[in-house]
Amino acid sequence: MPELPEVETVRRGLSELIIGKVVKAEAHDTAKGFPNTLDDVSRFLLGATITDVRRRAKVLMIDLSTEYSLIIHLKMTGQLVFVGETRFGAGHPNDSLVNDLPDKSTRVTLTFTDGAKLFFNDQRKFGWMRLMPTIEIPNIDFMQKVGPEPLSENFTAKEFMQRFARRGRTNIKAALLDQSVVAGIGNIYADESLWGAKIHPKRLVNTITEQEFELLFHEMRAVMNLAVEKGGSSNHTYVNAEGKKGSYMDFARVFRREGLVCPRCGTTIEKLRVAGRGTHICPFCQQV
DNA sequence: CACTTGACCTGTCCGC
DNA sequence: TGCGGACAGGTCAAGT
Repeated sequence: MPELPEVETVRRGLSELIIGKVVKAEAHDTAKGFPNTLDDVSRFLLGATITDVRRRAKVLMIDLSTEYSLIIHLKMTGQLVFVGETRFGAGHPNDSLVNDLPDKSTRVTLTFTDGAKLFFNDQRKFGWMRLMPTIEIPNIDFMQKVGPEPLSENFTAKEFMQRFARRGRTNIKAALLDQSVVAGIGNIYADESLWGAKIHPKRLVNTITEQEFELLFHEMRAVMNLAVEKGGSSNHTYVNAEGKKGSYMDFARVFRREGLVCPRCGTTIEKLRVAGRGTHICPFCQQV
């Protein structure tokens, strides 16, 4: 899915586009994608004004004037695309992305009183959207166990390292992907961060030194900040709230660059499998 | 508990 | 061109 930078990019876009709008209609396909009843929808969604758009880890929250929220996980291929009254013109690079909605991947459509629409699309159907009381969001399992926000100002290298103590006997990549250790890191930014810190993804957590953790902390934050600045990464299906792709992949140093050269030492980048995920390394910079 | 693996889905790409 | 298999940005529920 979208990882933290992609979800944050969507959040920022939606904040500009939908706060203050009033929900007029809702349509969805299956109970799996949107489990709420029609009664919930009519009481807490229809007629509600959007008051805020928030993010925690990779989860988005759209707060409503009814004190309910739409809570959304995009998983691997989810998109939240806003289409206002002014659509992109024919021939515009994004024309095909937004002028053809809804399409077969559309799971939920919200229509606002001014005619604008918000589409929740999800090709693989892993993602979900549901309506719940805003005050209950912190009580759901995921929120209870999710780790700290990696880009928060008071998050320190020391705390970062301490979070890994529990996962000492697994490899560092699996631990980085564990949302209960640190929130928001996914496959792209795990690989990019480990390359930055010159740590092999198969290294066991309990063999990593304090200095290495400190470097990894700074590299991870630098990578995530750059990715947010670039509007995230678009390998396949990710687009922001306006249907546009992110440009971080233009800056990626190892992810999906197998066969190309390491920008630091010129060694050919390799792809392997770690923690069940495709993993990219420089075999010279990142030794086991 | 911590750790690993497969399941959830659809689409695409690659090799035969 | 068709077909099978591997794989794709993420979590979960099961196993050990």
